[in-house]
Amino acid sequence: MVVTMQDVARRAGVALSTVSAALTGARPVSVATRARVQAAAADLGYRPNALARGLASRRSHVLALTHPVGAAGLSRTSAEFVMGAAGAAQERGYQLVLWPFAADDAEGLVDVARQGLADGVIVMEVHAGDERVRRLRDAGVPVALIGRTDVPADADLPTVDIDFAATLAGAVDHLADLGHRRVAFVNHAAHRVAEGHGPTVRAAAAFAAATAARGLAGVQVCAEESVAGGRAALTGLLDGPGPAPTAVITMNEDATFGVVAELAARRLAVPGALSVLAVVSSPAVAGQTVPPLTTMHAPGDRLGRSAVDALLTLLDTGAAPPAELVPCALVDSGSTGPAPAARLAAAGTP
Amino acid sequence: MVVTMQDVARRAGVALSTVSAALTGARPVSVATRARVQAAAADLGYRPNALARGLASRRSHVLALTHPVGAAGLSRTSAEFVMGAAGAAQERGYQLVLWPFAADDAEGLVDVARQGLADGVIVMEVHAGDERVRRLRDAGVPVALIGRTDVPADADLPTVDIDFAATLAGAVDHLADLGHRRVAFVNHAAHRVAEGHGPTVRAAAAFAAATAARGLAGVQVCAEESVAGGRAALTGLLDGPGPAPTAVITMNEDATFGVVAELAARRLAVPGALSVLAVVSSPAVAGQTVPPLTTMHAPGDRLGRSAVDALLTLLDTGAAPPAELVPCALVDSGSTGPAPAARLAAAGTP
DNA sequence: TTGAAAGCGTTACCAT
DNA sequence: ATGGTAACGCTTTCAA
Repeated sequence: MVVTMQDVARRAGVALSTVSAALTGARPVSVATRARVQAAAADLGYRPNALARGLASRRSHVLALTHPVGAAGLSRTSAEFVMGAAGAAQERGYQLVLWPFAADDAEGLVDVARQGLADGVIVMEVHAGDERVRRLRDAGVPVALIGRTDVPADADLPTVDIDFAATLAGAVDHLADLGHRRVAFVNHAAHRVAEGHGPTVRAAAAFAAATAARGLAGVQVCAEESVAGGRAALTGLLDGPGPAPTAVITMNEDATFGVVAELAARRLAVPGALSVLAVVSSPAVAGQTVPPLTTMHAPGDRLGRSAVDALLTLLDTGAAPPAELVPCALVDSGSTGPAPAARLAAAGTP
Repeated sequence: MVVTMQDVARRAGVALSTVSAALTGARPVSVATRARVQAAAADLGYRPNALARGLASRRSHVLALTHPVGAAGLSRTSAEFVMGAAGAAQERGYQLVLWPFAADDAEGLVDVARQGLADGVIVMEVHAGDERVRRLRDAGVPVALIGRTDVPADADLPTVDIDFAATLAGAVDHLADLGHRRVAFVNHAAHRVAEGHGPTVRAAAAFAAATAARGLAGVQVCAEESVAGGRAALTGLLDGPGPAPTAVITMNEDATFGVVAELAARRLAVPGALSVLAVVSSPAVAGQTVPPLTTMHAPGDRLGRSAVDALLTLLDTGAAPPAELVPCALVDSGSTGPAPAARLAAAGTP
């Protein structure tokens, strides 16, 4: 039924082991022999069996990717990451399997990992005390992280992540350069901070640092991950006690749509009355609003690829490459503009 | 290093083959023996090796999913499909590998498929003369389809698809029941029809049939897959020669945002002036607009799961189950409403 | 009911 | 440079 290496060997008139050598280059083979083997393989339409190869070589050439499943489904940004990883794996001669597990199902994850189908695991959306990472590491499973834990021992695992410091600094700089002095930041929900959700925590610190560095008045609010959450957040910012901001940075994608909705409801012009900048987002998503939003595009594809490369480096050399932090890139779609100097003063007066 | 079945056998004091039988139930094993084996396995933390099992049993318990890669990335709807398939596979004791290939790279696809890592392949976004399907079938690879080809021989492959007829009929009924008499349909780009893109072609026919059945004036337009394409399409509908529609059904997700944008630009109320219904979409996406759009939610999760089940049925029984067609479900978010009788007459007068 | 042994299709090592 | 053969860790006959 299937063509095996033995079949190729017979047709080429050589030993089985020679076919293996000729095809993989594992040991020197004469030019003539190699040609005969390749011709025989081509004639027969031979394809090496991945399972047998993996079993014999202890290298399945399969990488796993685990993404916490939730009601929310896969966001566009996460999807870019997954596809980036799948593409990179493909190009490196690997295949990528998807392991959908709940974030707290470290048990199930380790169970599958120990079946040995995958040579290593890429863990997405890593958080502070992530048990998945701890258990996988304890089980001796090669792991690469998207994000970081707060465990010192995890520091030498291969890691890639968004450079939140540079991203928020870039966002603040962009707005400061446009003359904005009061900038707000709509972060993820408050409970995320308590959970040690990396992006939330690091972005918060980065925003504070960036506004301080530029001498701006920066105010942060947490918003539920929903349109309603975003509307509430903006309402608080505009009608609250302090002076209203002239620009708002959003990182919470669902809330971003709420911010836009609230602005539309109030008939506030963007960027005339308020500049809006969506960070850690995707132009494909931010282009859906009216007006389209200026974005700092999350490097999903790039990080997915880097995670694969980092994991393969660990597998090949036994050592993890240095952590790779990539900032989001600014994509100007026109929702940010000069600060409205006049309105600024007016808004400052209750 | 790793615990093998032999280790378990030694500890339980039985033969290797007995361990296999006790664990898999492949043959009757005495209760006492099974208990000893299970205890030994638990003590040692034994996990069967997926590669070895697959090689010996000719069943890898791996399913592949191929999604055409393109510049657009993975849409939310497609992502739901992928996650549904991954979840179902997981629950059935299978793993899902991602095979990102360009739609015209049937060659590469077959190459990977013939490596035997996967027991079968699920092909997404199947189109009329899909070469991927033909080549995989010719190579003897078990295949399940999302969508359909126009090849009679493919008719007995396991198939799941959106029920476009029922979906469009449901959409038209919903609007007709609200009193609308002139309904427009914004379909995918014109070149999709030429390519034999299933959803485009079937939805077009279904819309025509549904409007005819209800005695409505139905007009169809093709729109480029972009915000600009959607704006242009709506402009054509409102400013064109014929009477303007009072409701529009959109299936082209990118264009949908353009339709919404154009409505906003014209300050036309939704659904006061025009009802909008986004079919084959997702509430997660349609909830991002202002106002949120009433949707007919594509059954991505359900179809992903069904595709896995259909493929497993083929693998287990040798025969494909009957094709499964699932309509999109209406999720009313308020963007459809009664037809504006007054404006209707006015709009009819150039 | 259980044990022994022959594969599954490769890689890797040891001779030659 | 090449051939033979023992793993790899399991499933599956075939005997007992």
